Amino acid sequence: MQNCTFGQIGHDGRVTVERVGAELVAVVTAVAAGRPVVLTADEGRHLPFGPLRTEHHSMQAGLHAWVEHQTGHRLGYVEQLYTFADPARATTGGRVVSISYLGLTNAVGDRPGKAWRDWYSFFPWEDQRHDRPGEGLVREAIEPRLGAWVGQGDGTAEREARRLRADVCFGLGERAWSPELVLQRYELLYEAGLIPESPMASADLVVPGEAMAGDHRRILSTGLARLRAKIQYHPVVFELMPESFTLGQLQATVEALAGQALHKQNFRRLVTQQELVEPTGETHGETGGRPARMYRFRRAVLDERQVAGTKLPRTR
Amino acid sequence: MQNCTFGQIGHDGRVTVERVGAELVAVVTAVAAGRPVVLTADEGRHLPFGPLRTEHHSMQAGLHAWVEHQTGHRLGYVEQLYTFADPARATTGGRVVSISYLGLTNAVGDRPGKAWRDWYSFFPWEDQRHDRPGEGLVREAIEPRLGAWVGQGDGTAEREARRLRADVCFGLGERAWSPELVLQRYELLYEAGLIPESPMASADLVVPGEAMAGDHRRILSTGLARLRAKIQYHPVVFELMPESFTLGQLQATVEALAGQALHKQNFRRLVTQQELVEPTGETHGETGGRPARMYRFRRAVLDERQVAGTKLPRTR
DNA sequence: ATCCTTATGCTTGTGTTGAGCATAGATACG
DNA sequence: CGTATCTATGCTCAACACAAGCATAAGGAT
Repeated sequence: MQNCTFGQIGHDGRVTVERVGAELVAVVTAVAAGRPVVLTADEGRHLPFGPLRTEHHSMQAGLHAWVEHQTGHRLGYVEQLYTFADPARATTGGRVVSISYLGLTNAVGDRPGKAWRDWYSFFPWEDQRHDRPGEGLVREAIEPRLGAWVGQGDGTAEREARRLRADVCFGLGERAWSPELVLQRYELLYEAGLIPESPMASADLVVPGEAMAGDHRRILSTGLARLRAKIQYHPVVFELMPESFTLGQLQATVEALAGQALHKQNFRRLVTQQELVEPTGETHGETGGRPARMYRFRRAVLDERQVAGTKLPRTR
Repeated sequence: MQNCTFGQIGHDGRVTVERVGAELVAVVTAVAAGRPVVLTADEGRHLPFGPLRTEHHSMQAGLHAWVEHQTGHRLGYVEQLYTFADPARATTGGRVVSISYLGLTNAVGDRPGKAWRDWYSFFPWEDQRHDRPGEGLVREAIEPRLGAWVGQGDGTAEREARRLRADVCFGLGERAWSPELVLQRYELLYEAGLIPESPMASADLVVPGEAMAGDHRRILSTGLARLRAKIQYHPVVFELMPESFTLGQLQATVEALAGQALHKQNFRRLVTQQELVEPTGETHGETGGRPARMYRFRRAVLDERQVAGTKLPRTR
C-alpha cells in the first residue's frame, strides 16, 4: 500500500481529508483617468470575496462570471495569486482556505455596495510619480519611523539586519526603489507596528493609508506586486486599455501601475520596436498639443511569443 | 449590510462557506550527479500528497515538517505553486482543493515507499542538453505527430493557429526553444492526444515518457516550469548545491534544470560578476584536469537585493 | 506672432551579452 | 620525459539594449 500522505491514512487505505471552508477573494483592478483603482466592498474595508460554490465549473470561471455580473464589464485577464490558510481561524475549528485572484478589466462600472478605490489610498507610499528624489512620503514619514524601529533592535547584528532590510525595501541610502516590492514593504511596516492592522501598532506612529479588514490589505499588496512584476515581461497592460489609445495614454497607465514616471521617448521606442501595437490611422487631439496617433494592441503577439512585455525604462 | 460575496449570504450576514476537502501536493526536487530528480510515491505513479491537518501551524510549515521527516533532509526552499479545484471530483459531492508546493533540497535520502525519479523520465523531451540542433526526440517523435494534429484542424484558420502554437511551444521553424514552457508543452501534447493521460490518446501515437495518476504529471510540469523561470532571476539554485562546490558543478546543476547546455565562460562571468559566490580557498581535483576552485554561496545576497538571479547565457 | 504644450524622431554614450581565443594546471600514455 | 588530452580560468571583441538628452513637428492660448 502506498504511504504518501502528510498525515495518517485510514484502515481502508483511503486518505482522510479534513474538510475546510473555501473562499475566493478577488483583486480586480482597472485604470481610470490615470488612477489605478481596485474593486472593494463594505466602504473599502473588504476586497470582494465569497464562498467557492459547487456550481462553479472552475474557480476561474466562477470569478469571471461573478465579476462580470457585478460590474457589467468583461474581465480581460484572470490569474491566481495565492492561497492562504488563515491560522487565526485554524484553531477555532472552522479553518478557512482563501484562494485569491487577480483580475484586470478596462472599464469601471458601478454597482451599489461596490466601489472602485484608488490603490494609493491604501498604499500612499507606493505612488512616487510626482515625488522628487529626496522628498515625498517615504522620506518624510516612513524613513524616520523605520529609523526608530532599526534602533530598537537587540544588539548590533539585529540592528544591522533591520537597517539593511529597510534600505532594500524602501530604496534608502544609495539603493534604488524597486516598484515590485509592494508586499515586502507592507510586511515590513506591519512588523514595525506602523500599520493599523498590526498588533504592535501604536496609533500615533501609524503611517498614512486606509486599513482593511483581516488580511485583505495584505492580499491587495500581493496583487499589486504581481501586477507590477508582470507588466515587465508580459503584455497585460493592454487588458486595462480601451480598444484604441494613444501612446501617451498607454504610458500614463503603466506609470499609474508602476507608481513611477517613465522616460517618454524610450517608452515609445520600446513599445513600437517590439511591435506590440499597430496604428489605427486615426488621431486624438484633445490634449492641447500636437495630436497623437491612435494605436490598438496587436493581439497576435500573445500567440506569437510567450514572452513579450512592457519593460520599464527608468525614471522621468 | 455588505453585499460582497460570490454567492449568497445567510440571514445573520455571515457568509455560508461550502466545506471542501483540502490536500497538499509536493513537488520536491534535488539534483544528484547532474540528474534532476523529484520525490515520488507509489512506484512513481504519484507525487507525495496528503491532507491539510489542523495541527499544521501553516501550510508551509506542514510541508517542511513532513518532507524533513520523510527524507531526513532539510528543505532549503518552499514556494507555493498553484491551487487546483479538481472539476472531476466537484460533481460527485466531495470536492477537493489541491494546494501544490515546490520544495528544494540538496541531498537525497531514501525512505521506503518513496523514490527519487529523474525529471526527464516523465518529460524526456525537456532534456536537450545532449541534442544537436535538428536532432533529438522533438524532431524525431514529436514534430511529425504534431504535424498530423495540425493537419486535422477544421479550416485554414484553425490549422494556422495550431501550427503557430506547435512552433512556439517546441521551437519549431525558426523559433527558439524556451525552456520555461514546460507546462504549455505538456498541455499541447495532452490536447493532441499524445500523452497516455489524455482522453484522446491512441496508444500507438503516444510520446515517450512515464505517466502519473490523475493530474500529477501536470502539477509536476508546473513545478519544473516555475523552477526554470525562477533560476533566471532569483538565486534558488544554491538550495540544490552542497555547502561548497566548483563552478563546473554549479553549471552542471543549472544545465540539469534548464535542460540546455550553457556557454561555460559566460556562465562563470555571470556568477562571479554578480558576487553570488566567494572562494573557500580549497580546490577540487577529481576530474582529471586542472583542479577547480571551490566556492560557497554568499547567503548575504538574499538580504542585500531582492532581485538577483542566475541568468542563462545562451547555448553551448 | 510668440509661447506653451504634447507628440515624435534621432543621436550618443554606456553597459550587457554572445562567442571565441588563449593560457594554466592537472592526468594518461607512449 | 614528452606529448596528447582534459578541465579550469582569464581576456577580448563585436553586437545589441538601454538611459539620457537634443531636436523638430503640430496643435492651442494669449
